[in-house]
Amino acid sequence: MAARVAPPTLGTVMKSIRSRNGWTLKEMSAKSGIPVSTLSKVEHDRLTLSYDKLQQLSQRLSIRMADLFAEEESDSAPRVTGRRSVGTIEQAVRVTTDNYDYHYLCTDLRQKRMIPIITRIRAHSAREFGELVRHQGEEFIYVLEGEIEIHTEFYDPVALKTGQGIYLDSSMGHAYVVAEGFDEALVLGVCSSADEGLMDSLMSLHG
Amino acid sequence: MAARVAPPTLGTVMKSIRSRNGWTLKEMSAKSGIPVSTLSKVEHDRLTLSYDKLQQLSQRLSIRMADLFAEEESDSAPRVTGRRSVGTIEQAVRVTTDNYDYHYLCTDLRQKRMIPIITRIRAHSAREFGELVRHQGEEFIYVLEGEIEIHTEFYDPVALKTGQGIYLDSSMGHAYVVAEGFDEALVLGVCSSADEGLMDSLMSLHG
DNA sequence: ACATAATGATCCTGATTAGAAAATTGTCAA
DNA sequence: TTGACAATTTTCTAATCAGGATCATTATGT
Repeated sequence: MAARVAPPTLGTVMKSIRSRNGWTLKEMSAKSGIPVSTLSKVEHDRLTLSYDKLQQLSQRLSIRMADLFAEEESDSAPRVTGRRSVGTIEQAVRVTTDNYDYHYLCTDLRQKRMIPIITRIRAHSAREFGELVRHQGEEFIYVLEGEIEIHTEFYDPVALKTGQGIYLDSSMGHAYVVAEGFDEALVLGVCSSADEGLMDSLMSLHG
Repeated sequence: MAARVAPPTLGTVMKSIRSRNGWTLKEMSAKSGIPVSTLSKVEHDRLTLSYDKLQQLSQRLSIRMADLFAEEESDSAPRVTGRRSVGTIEQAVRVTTDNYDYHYLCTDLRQKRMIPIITRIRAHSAREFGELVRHQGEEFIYVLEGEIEIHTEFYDPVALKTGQGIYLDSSMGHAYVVAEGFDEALVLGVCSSADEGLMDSLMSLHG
């Protein structure tokens, strides 16, 4: 009956952590202080780890304990299994603010963990932009057209050309403005929505 | 005097859990399926437990993993507030499979809620692609170059031109292939990483 | 051909697990 | 107080496994 997904082993989890970070066994070994041979054996489920090694791993790699045990979230997971939604800018939900033109994609799909938004940027300077924006979660921005400058609370401004992206904690104040020499810029953004009600907060925040 | 926060051992934690519930070793043994003698030794720090036993304990006693490792709770929120990572395809971590060339962006940033990946698609048909891919979480795909066809488990194939996107539950079998008339296609994908164990499944599935 | 990465095969020391036996503790009646 | 007596806990013993080192092998990329 229930779709019992393969019970994730420690090896599976470890391997995914490693490849997600693009580490080789050697690198992971150096970071964690656990020999390559042991890591290899763990990833192949020929070995598991005991308390002290798990703790060591958690600390040295900055991994939460709960992440090493892929315990199923149980609740907090709606677990619908077959949703799909095509999104085009033409049929997007459009929201206009002083600095941005938002085009929310796939709005017919509710309860998404991520919110894809195509945004046209108009502001040309931090001054023109005004107050930095901040909200819950994280966001990834990818430049589709033009060139932009990212202003944040804790870093110097950084420029992004077409084809480049940036990932940041949305709780850090941030502002995207068009770079010099460009009239406008178009970016694709994806916001994590883990904490709910953000579609609304986003809209009201910038609204 | 220094802030000596007693380094709680597994034994300490276990003992406190047991006495808090007023269990005897025998009762705890019955509930957990771990012999009395072992529990005794653990409580006296003459022994620790390994992965499987810890998991067993966590499940049978309904204890959260984080509670067994007395790691400072800080309310499940590591909440770093000012992370930022610029990602370009040149400095991306590259992973090649039969059907895709993955370019993982921003891999220097760990513990992300989302994983941005630029992917070059090579397969030209579902047949050529092989088994549909499925993994935990959700994903959003945006076509940067070329045109693609999305094959899924529960829907008819759908075509996506440059500039269009699709959002889907990754647990539903899916495959992206290059549309007729195109040699290759480039897409930007973002995977929710809430549950993890996905990069690996992606890689091993195609690997 | 060369370097890097991943895996496998040994081998070895020490730690873990579990079952049975010993020691401890507590309770109650004479 | 003392002697059963049972419940609880600790120690003992043996088999298994974790954890590390080293060498050989196979890909993969330069």
